[in-house]
Amino acid sequence: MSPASTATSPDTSGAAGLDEATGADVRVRFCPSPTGTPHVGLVRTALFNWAWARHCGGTVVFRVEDTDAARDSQESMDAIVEALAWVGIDYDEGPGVGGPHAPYRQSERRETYADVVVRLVEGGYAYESFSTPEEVEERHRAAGRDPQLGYDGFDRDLTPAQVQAFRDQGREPVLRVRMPDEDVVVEDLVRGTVTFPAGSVPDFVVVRANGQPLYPLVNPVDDALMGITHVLRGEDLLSSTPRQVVLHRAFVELGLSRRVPRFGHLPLVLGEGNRKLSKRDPQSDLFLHRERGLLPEAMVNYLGLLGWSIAPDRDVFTPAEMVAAFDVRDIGANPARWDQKKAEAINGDHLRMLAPEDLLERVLPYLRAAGLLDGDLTPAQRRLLEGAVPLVQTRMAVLSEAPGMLGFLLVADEDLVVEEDALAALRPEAADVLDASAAALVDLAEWETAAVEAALRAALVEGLGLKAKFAFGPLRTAVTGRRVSPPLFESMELLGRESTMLRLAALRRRLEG
RNA sequence: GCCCCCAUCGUCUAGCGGCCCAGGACACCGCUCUUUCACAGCGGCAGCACGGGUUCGAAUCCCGUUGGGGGCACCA
Repeated sequence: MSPASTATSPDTSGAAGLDEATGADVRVRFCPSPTGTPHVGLVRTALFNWAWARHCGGTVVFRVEDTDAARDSQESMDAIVEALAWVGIDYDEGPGVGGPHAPYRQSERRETYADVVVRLVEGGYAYESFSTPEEVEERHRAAGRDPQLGYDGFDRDLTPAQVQAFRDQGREPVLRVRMPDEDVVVEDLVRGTVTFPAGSVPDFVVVRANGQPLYPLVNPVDDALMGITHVLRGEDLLSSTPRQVVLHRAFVELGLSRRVPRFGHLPLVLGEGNRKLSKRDPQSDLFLHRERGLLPEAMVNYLGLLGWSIAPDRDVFTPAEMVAAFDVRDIGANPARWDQKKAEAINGDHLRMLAPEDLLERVLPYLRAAGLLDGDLTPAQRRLLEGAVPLVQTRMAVLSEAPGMLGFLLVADEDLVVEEDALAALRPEAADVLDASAAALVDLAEWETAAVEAALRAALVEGLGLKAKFAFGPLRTAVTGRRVSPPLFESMELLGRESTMLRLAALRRRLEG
């Protein structure tokens, strides 16, 4: 029996027993490869790992899988670091922070992999394989098997003479790991027992002919060497688990690690249609959501809802609450679809939970991006926003709505844009309303909300006999340029008498012309 | 083709054999509040994929069917 197939005890499948890590012994990792912009799926995986470790008081390891020089980039790496910081996922070991298992970039760990490879070969867990894909396929055909079957194990037990013969032909072998001849059973934390039948997973390549170690090797090697106890990752990796488990068993037998980590495969996040949320899908782009104005804590909340729930009758929670309640065993197994509406509703709830001063700060970048602010706030601007932000707090779902809601307070009177639909909604009596309002307001003794409202009600509702609904519409349009705005009288108070009068007059002129 | 996973309202989910002729949230539709829009409150619509078992009893367990998804590289 081959060494790789001696480890048949169910316990080495990653199942528990006395050896299961708990509490502060828990070590998780997230290990993105730095290609492209941060994906919400990546962030959710990181989040679940982080929540579990933090819940247990364990350790979070950040490792970079940058073994593919052609696709990896520093910009992407920076973006991932920024993304994690933005959502508040911190880590205890990793690039930039160091740790007992440094380095944490796979590109700097080549010697480690080379050492492990030698031991795998010496231990009989891996062997040199000379077959080309064409030869494998040809053999399947010749034997009347499905040519798509995958590697057939042809080189498993080559004699030294056969090996020499291949070398004499100038062929360079890849290294393959020998899969056991029994079923591989995995006790998945979210899916329960998963059985991969013997023979269904071909011996797989771990080192290229040119000597480069491949992901199927380096990923479990690092997990083993870094003492990872729990591997939470996407379901798309479930079918690669038997290979990793077999490797982990070998590492244990070789004395490289103490145990096989436990695996938990998170349900996929789906996009529109039914497909896995792909990098092409704009909803997969974390930073697009940030631009749209999702709060990081709302992002954490919503992502947490995708496959997990905090309580039967509750779905709004803070990151700290998530950490306190999180348990891997509560993760659901069915795929979840990204629902923008729900994400924004959750965001609205978080927006409302913010202290007004906090919301004000969060809104500033969006006002700047819209060109409404330039550099630091002037005292006047700050006063305006302190008055206005509380008024719009219940009116926003995402921060990018702020410029539209608050813009009228920040632009010069002559720059106010009156939107088409607001203009179109004006009724014939609008001119009279503006005249009567101006008359009522010019000499108003005290310019504050209640007084403004009282004066206008007297002039319009009682004076002109209009319903409030129709009386105040034209004023809103004149003052804010929109049909929808913060409360009118408060807005007027904030704007001040002078601007208000100018804007009423401007719209009046426009109606004549 | 082969292997694996999944299956409760449109969507995310609660449910781990009796508390369920199935609960919450988003969305949608009404109503209340109201100067617009929101917020808030109240009410409504809407689901256990199908077929067999097991059991006194099944959304919950088992098998099958169907449907959906993922994976099958000298990419990660």
